[in-house]
Amino acid sequence: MTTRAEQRKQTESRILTAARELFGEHGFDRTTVRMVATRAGSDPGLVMRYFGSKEQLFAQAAAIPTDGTIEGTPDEIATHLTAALAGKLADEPVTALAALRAMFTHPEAADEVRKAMTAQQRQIAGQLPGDDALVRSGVIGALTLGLVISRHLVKLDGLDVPTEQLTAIAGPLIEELVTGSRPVE
Amino acid sequence: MTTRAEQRKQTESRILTAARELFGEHGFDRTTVRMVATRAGSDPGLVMRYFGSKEQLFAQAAAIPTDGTIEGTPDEIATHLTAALAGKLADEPVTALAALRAMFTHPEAADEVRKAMTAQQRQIAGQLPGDDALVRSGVIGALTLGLVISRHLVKLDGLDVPTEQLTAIAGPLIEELVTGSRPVE
DNA sequence: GTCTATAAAGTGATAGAC
DNA sequence: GTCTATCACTTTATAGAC
Repeated sequence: MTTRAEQRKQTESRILTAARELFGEHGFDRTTVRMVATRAGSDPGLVMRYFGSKEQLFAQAAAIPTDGTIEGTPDEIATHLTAALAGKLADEPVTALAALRAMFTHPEAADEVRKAMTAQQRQIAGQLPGDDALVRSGVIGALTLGLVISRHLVKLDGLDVPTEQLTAIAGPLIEELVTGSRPVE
Repeated sequence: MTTRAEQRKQTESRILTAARELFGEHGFDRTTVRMVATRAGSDPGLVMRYFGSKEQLFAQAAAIPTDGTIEGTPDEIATHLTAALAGKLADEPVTALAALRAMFTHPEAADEVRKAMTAQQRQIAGQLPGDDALVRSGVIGALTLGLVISRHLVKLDGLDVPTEQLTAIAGPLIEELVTGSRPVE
């Protein structure tokens, strides 16, 4: 048996899932409340009633999942970062894609992404050697962002290969950025 | 003295410039014909009359400037690519920003970007050694894209440093990707 | 040639019927 | 508690006055 509270929670959850998918597919502006309601098997009025506004629905749908703090020796950090990259490349990070796609037109989404990236960037830079640790850490973030966008959003055909092949190429780059070493000539 | 044809050309040019700036700042959906007309010191009706539709205006405003063909030894290619990156990082590429910002929500803009990136990626991969030349070439594109987006669009604070400092870090990475060499352990 | 007025369509949000 | 009907607004695009 389903109580009314349970019923409501299920509907709310279906709406949130539908919102995540649609915001990720079409961005903020092109996703309408009507579309979300239809995919969730509900109606626009209920979506508004539950979430208050389209903005608030987006805020709940597009929260950026943080990677957690990363600690250890530079080598351990490099390994950890490469593993995190592998995870982002393997399966489409539905909820993060919503924020990524929206960030370029939705100022609040941009702040969200910037905040998340900056936090991790600083946290990592603090454990790296060299004067330009913050810059190198930023380049790691840019490389990660570029790979995720190119693979999942732009769908660049050259990157449509097994995850292992990508990490085999990107891993050494990250390691190099972490340690600050130069490659052999 | 200004003939009518000249007058028209000037107005058309002002509209195009305004469109480039606004599409770059706010993306496709959030840029209205009204905004473009206002910034160009004209009116919406004239914009429509000259360009036919908002779509066609965008198509003309957001054309991707191609880098031209790159040839030579791997070393020369790396140098060329690093120089091209430096150019994109130095001053905001206004017209490309329009396409970049719009690509995530505007399917046609996405095609435009994918087409431009794929073409260059293939052209370069053909001159690189190794089985995975196409993938490495794609990673170069992803790295470039990530850096441009992080610096100009996300405005990640760690990347707000002189261009030379960025190319000093990214240059070796590109070189490594071009040659397919591994860094020293 | 240039600009004003308006049409047609779609949006987020709301009020109220069931 | 759920959904239908509608409001108020903004958008692109057009028709016609100057």
